[in-house]
Amino acid sequence: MTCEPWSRRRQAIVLIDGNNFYASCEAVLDPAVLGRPLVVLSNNDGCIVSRSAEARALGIRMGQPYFQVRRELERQGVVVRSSNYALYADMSQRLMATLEPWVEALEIYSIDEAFGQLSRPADQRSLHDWGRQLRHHVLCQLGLPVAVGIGSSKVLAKLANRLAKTTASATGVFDLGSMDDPDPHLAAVAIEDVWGMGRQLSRWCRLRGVADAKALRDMPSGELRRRCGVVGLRLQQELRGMACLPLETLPAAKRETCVSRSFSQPITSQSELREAVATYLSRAAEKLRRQQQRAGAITVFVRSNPFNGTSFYSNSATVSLPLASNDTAVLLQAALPLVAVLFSPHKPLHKAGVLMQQLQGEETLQHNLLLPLPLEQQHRRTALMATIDQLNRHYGSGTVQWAAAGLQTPWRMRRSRLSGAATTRLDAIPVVRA
DNA sequence: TCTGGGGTCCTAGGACCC
DNA sequence: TCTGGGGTCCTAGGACCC
Repeated sequence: MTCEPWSRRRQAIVLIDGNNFYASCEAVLDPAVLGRPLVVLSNNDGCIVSRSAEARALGIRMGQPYFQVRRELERQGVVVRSSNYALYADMSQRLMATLEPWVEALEIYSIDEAFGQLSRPADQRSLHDWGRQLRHHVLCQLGLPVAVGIGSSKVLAKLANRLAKTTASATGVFDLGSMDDPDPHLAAVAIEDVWGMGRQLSRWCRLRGVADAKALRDMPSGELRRRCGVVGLRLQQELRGMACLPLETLPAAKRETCVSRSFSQPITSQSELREAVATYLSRAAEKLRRQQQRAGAITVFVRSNPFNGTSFYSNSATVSLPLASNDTAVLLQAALPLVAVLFSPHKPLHKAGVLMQQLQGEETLQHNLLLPLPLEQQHRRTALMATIDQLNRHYGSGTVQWAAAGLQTPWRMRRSRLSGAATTRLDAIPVVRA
């Protein structure tokens, strides 16, 4: 394991993330909801996945099924929105572009989070003021509130970010790296809230009396290694101020790509399942082309409803392609026969998905002499796919689709409370009247 | 009636080889 | 009854993340 000793580093790692990101994006689009409790629902309007500060204050829980609290939300006047991923992805791009000039290197970690690297001033002065200016800038540019955590490793930056949100005096910025004695702050973070400690590992720690970040940092390494492997060991080193997790400024090529959805109502016929799988597969093929990758194998999986008490059914099947491809027609031909294998007439299905596996870069094709089509035809197929992708990007997803994906699709996702596309479609731009 | 979706990394164990 | 040792590759499953 290669870790850099903290003492030799002047580098600071910063973690910037959007507060209640989806809920905040909705408020940017519709300022009338600012200050009101608002929640955003998952796909199919299933669960609550984001809450405004006001909704949180009402005690609404993350991940709560919507149908259980719907009445209560109505009673309390909570604004409810379906997920609008086009909006969040666009706001995310704007956020990352805004952050870029503020750091020496930026790693986009998730839709609402980025790690940054910057040099600490020679006198080890706090970066608190820098953080406050950054917050102010983002708020002015995008209307999004962010929190800024600073430390000497990613794990410490994450921890500081949490402290930035939970410490009343922090006002959204926390610099662990410039403190004389950070221990009381580490001790204030529960073990469950340490990045990398999930339910299982936290429970194991608790049983050993390790209840907070400081205790985890100071527990015997050997014991941690035996239970948590190198992952646990790295985590501990990071807590000790040794940067083990490098900043990944270039996104790594994906190893697999998945498209899956729950159905808005159970699927009971093979033809419907076929249409659903074809739909997801077309989306996955689009993703592959955008990522400039081809799949060498496809797995299709199905499952019944795990919640309704009937016997749970889950199954999957995999097919290998003789030659890796991202041509929708080729992938459909290979994968659709799996539907007959997975479908069972007496098992209503709740969810299905496709996994694109054994991904490889597009450039490898040129070196392959076993092309299924003459080179010229191959080029025409590529051009066709590119045209379809362009049409769907420009006129909206699903403008051009394969017949196998079907037109009558009662199982399709429910999104009853969707906000508009003000940042990505010209015809949806809000109009300001004087 | 109604309970999300999309990833990564690591490890253990089996198959296979010399 | 005794039944090697070491390596690679692959896969399934667990655990975690947002």
